[in-house]
This record gives sequence, C-alpha cells and structure tokens, in this order.
Amino acid sequence: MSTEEKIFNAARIVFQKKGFAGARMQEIADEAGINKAMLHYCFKNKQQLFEAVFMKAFSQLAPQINTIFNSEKSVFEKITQFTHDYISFVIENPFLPQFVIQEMNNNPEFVMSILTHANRPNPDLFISQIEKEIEAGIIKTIKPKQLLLNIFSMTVFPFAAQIMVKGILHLSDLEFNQMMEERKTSIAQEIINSIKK
Amino acid sequence: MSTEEKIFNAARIVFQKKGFAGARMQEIADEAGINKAMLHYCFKNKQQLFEAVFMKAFSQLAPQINTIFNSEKSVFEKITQFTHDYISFVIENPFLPQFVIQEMNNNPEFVMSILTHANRPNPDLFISQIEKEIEAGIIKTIKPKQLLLNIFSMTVFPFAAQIMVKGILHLSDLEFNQMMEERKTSIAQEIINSIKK
DNA sequence: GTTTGGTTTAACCTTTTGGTTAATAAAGGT
DNA sequence: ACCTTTATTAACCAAAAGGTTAAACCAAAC
Repeated sequence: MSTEEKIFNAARIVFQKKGFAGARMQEIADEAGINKAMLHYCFKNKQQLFEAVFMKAFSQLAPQINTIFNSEKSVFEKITQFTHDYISFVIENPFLPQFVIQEMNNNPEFVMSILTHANRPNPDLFISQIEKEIEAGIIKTIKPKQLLLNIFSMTVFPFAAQIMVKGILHLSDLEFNQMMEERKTSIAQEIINSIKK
Repeated sequence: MSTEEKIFNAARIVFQKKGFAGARMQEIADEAGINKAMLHYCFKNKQQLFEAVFMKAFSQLAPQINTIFNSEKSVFEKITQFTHDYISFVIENPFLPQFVIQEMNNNPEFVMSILTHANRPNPDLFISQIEKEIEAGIIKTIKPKQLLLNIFSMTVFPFAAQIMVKGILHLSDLEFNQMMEERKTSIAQEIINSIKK
C-alpha cells in the first residue's frame, strides 16, 4: 500500500470517528504510522485531505441510488431492490451516513457545491414514475417526495443514529446487525403495504 | 435575561451549529455579547458548558417520549399522537436531533452515562404492549423493536438530515416546513397501514 | 561510485484556542 | 459615605494544533 493510500485510509478512519473539527492531523499521522509532515507532502492541508475523504465517501453513496432509481423496473421493484442493496452497502460502511450528514450540517457551503456536481443523487425520474403509477391506480395517492423521504428514513436513519438506537433499544453490536439484516427485506414489505392500493 | 442565560443561549446556538469540537469559546462569547472570561466565571470550562447545553437538549427530547409511550392508549393512538407531537416539537427545535446524534457519535462515553440516568427514553412498556396487540390479532406479526425503529426513523430522520434532504429533493425552507407539517398526520397513517391486519 | 530525483523525518514556527489573572466597575448592606 | 461582595473586563499565558523547513535517506540512472 502506497504512503498516500495509508494516509487516506487513516484520514478516513479518524475523520469518520471524530468529524472534521474533532480530527487531529497528528492522530491521522499516527494512525497511518508516518510522520506528520508527510500529510502535507501528499495533501496540501487538512481541508484538502478532508475533501478527498468526503468526496470518496459521497461518491460511493450517490451513484448506487441513481443506478437503481433510473432503471426500468416498477416502483415496488425499485423500493425492494434499493432498500436491500443500500442496507447491504451501509452494513459494510456503517459510519458513512452519520459522517456525511454531520459534515453537511457543519459545512453546508462546501457540501452544497458537491450536490450541484455531476453524479449527485437525482430522484427526478423516480418521482415522475411514482406519479404515473398513482394515476394508473397502482399506488395510493401520496406525495412522491414524502414517499422518497420515507424510504430514505427507514434505510438510513438506523445507521446514522446507531449509537442512540443501540442505547435506547438495548442492542449489542450483534443484535443490531441482525436487525439490520432483517430490515434488508422487511422494510420494503412495510413500505409497499402502506402505499399499495 | 441574566448573563448566565445569555451565555447558555449563545452556547446552545453555537454548539448546535458547529458541534462540540467545532465550537469556539470566543464565538460563544461574541454571540452572547460579553467577555470571554465571563464564560469561565459562570461555567467552569468548555466541557461543562457543553454538558449543560446537551443535558437540556436531551431532557427536552426524552420525557415526551415516555409520557406518550407509557400512557393508557392503544398502539395506533400512541403512534398517531407521538408522531404528531414529536414533529411539532422538533419543528420548533430543528437542530436538536442532529445535534444529539452527532455528539452521541463523537462522545459515546459521556453520552452513554446519560442514557443510564433517570428520565431516559424507556420503550419497554410500549414494546410489551405491541406484543400483546400482535397476539390479540390487531397488528400483523412484526418485531416490536423494528416497529419502534420505523416510527423513530420516519419522524426524526428528515430533521437530522435536513440539509441533505433539502439539497436532494430541491426544497426551500418553506417547502421543507410544509412537508413536515403534512408528515405530522401522514406518517402515522402510513405506519398504521403497513401493520394493521 | 556518484549524482539525481523523489521520499521521509526531526525540529521548528505561527496561529489558534481554552483558560487565568489582576484590576475595575457595579450593587448592596450598614 | 464606606465597606464588602458580586459582576465584568482587558490583558496575558500555556498548551495544542496546523503547517513549514532543511537536512537525511534511498532508490534508480549514469
């Protein structure tokens, strides 16, 4: 693994655990097992190192959404596939949602610039598809954006609020993961139940 | 308003916007319109000032949950009342959810100590009530904790991820608030639809 | 073997930041 | 009026944190 990769991975770990403001360059250097000056040799400064990490994280989250939402399937099929695939992905990267949400809140200007970029999540096609299926009488009358928000809420929230959820529901790491495994299939069923005519 | 209140309110604003690590004592002093030394005169240090703010925030969020969940109503009534009241409350305090979640992630040891305290959110009674209504054939077979997680996800997530939601769904502040107003009643309906026999 | 180029480091520098102090102003009791 | 206590401030301090530099290291090229 190249030094740049070592730094990047260390930065990912530290930034995701402590956030931008809480992360220390020295801690990233220690985590990478190299001298602090190397950070500035490979990446200009803290901000740029952070942006590299954040972009990578965001670019892993976003395209999947578009791939699924812009496919040729029905709304129900898309919901089923999205919730399953997305939870599978986030189980492997459990810190990503909270990391992205946190830094969007603390750093809105920088992040909004990302949202105007190319492969940003774009729900427009999915939204108009929902409207069509409502007119066709397949789905109950519901605001498409509300439905979309429900889907994201049910999939993402448990990971974003992981620590609190574990605390309040008295879940061990193992139990939490088992619940998330169940959710891969259960929440699609529940969402579909709530909107099918 | 006493100086202590001015400091507390300023601290609340700055901590909720920037988080513990990102907040600056000088910025809090400026926001309060007083000298920085006064912060240390009224509160011992940054940590203690933060804990005061966090405790207040958490103690506003938690008891409501218990009051509703431990009442004498049916599961459907509780879901209806909880989602409505909770969204109403969070509309008035839109930064609370993200603030609490963020600091729980960045500071788990400190926060877990709060969760063992007295008026922590305690869903035990509500969970056993769900089990009873499942046996009674009122509700479909579902894991109570999954249902609880669904309820929290649908109510809390849109606020926790507010900036991202606005960005992806192209919502102005006004449109976002209108959507949340709708959710006060709509999500209870949708949740109940998805679980009623 | 020596030069040359990119790596890597120890030591250093500068700014920021949380926190303190000592002096001053205001308030209250007698 | 005078003293005591409380509130408030400007100036200061020490530690932490981000960033720089100049020298050392090390491989490949000649």
